[in-house]
Amino acid sequence: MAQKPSIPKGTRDFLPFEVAQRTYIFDTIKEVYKKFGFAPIETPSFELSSTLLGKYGEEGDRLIFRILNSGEKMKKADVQALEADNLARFANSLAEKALRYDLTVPFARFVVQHQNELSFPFKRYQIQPVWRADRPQHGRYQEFFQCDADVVGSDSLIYEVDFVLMFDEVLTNLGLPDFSIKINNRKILSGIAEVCGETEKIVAITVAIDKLDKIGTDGVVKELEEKNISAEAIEKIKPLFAMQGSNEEILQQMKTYLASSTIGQEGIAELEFVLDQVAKLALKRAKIEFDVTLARGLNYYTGAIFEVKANGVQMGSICGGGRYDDLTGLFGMKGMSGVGISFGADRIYDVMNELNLFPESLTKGVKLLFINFGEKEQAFCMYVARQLRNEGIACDIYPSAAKLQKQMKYANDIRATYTALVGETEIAENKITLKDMDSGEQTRCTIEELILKLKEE
RNA sequence: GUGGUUGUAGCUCAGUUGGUUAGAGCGUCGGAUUGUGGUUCCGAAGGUCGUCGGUUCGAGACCGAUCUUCCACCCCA
Repeated sequence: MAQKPSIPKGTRDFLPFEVAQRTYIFDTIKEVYKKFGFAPIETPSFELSSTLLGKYGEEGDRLIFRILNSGEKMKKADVQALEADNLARFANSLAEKALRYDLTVPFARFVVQHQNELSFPFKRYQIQPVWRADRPQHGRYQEFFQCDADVVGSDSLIYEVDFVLMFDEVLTNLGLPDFSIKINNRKILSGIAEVCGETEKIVAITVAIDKLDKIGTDGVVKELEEKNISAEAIEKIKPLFAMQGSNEEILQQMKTYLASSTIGQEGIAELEFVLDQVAKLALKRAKIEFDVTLARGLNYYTGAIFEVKANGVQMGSICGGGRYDDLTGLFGMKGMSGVGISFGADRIYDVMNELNLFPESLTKGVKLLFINFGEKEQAFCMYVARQLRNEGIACDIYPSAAKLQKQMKYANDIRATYTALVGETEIAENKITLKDMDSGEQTRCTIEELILKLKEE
């Protein structure tokens, strides 16, 4: 064999059984999305660089895959920028297109571009791959699927409630035994910054306190100090680390804590509404947790922030989401509030694999494999197969009269439920011998009986 | 982008302080067994030791670069 072929880092091939398992996840998500009134759209896998750059912060730009200009466009390279050591500008002149980094920003572009063709509130779902030039790690790939659902054109909180119900329903349907939906509100985080007197440093503060469960109180304090947060402010932040109890109890404590902040109070009111409604409507299996330290999410979240974690497995968040009041504003369309969620299908896949949650039936092969005994028999089998397929029954014929052992082994490998043995005797009787590949039982039956039996299952 | 780690047959891995022809299990293929698979037995094929360069009489082993794997940061699904 020559040089072994390979694929780029952070990418994967999927075998048929894996595709079946992934399809099962996608279908489960789609079913719930449709049920809640979302319609599918698709956008191109690459966008103009200008659409994506600057939308995810500095870190985000670094992780966007760029597509090198080709042909005559190469001449557009801004050599002056290179000489002036302006690498960012030089890079932009080399690559006018880039692979999409998520589905939300392209969706905002889509809404602005098609605003006259849409009715608002517009509810769409979108299941497509995205690409990030990140270092691969456990549950982290360079190419992965996001399954988004968003609503734009309404600031109603009933959508926040719906999204919580959707997280719950999808993951319950997939059979995840234990998972938590964490919820917070950007306005509460703004309130905290305000109460501390460090309004401008909200990002630094939230990024630091988000790491609480990872690096502990001391770690967070250290990071806050490094980010030049005043000692008084840190003293004000500290009580947040100790906050414990039920969602209601934390809510009450936060009400007091944020008493002096209008925006903070607003956040509390929004969150209280969502928690209250969710409690009334009842979740199937999810736990919902108000987590003051939850600050994940892109720079554009302005209201609710969601994150879902599978408990009992070592895996980052499997879903995320939140409200963004001005995403379409970036493309020149003001006053269009949006809220949405995303399922990380690849991580959910890894979790389900680890917990063995995939139904056995997903990896079943054809219903029936005809064993090939020779030319005449093959012709007869093709005739029977034609009738089975007309009835929607998946079947296949072994392509040559190979040794029986080999054919049976093939039937095992492709996980055929049955094999059909058709030799001279069977043809003479216009019947087939049907063998159950699990039990080994054999029965002789007519074609009509065969169709009836296989359709039943 | 920073720091560490990994790479030997299709897969999982041995391979001594640098020394002749690089091994095992599983899988694959053939046979025992030309109308019966998952078991068993016998046999065979399969490797420029990730790649390129260096040190050495001699490199799978040592050094450098690069790619890849996994992990911790950054960030995130």
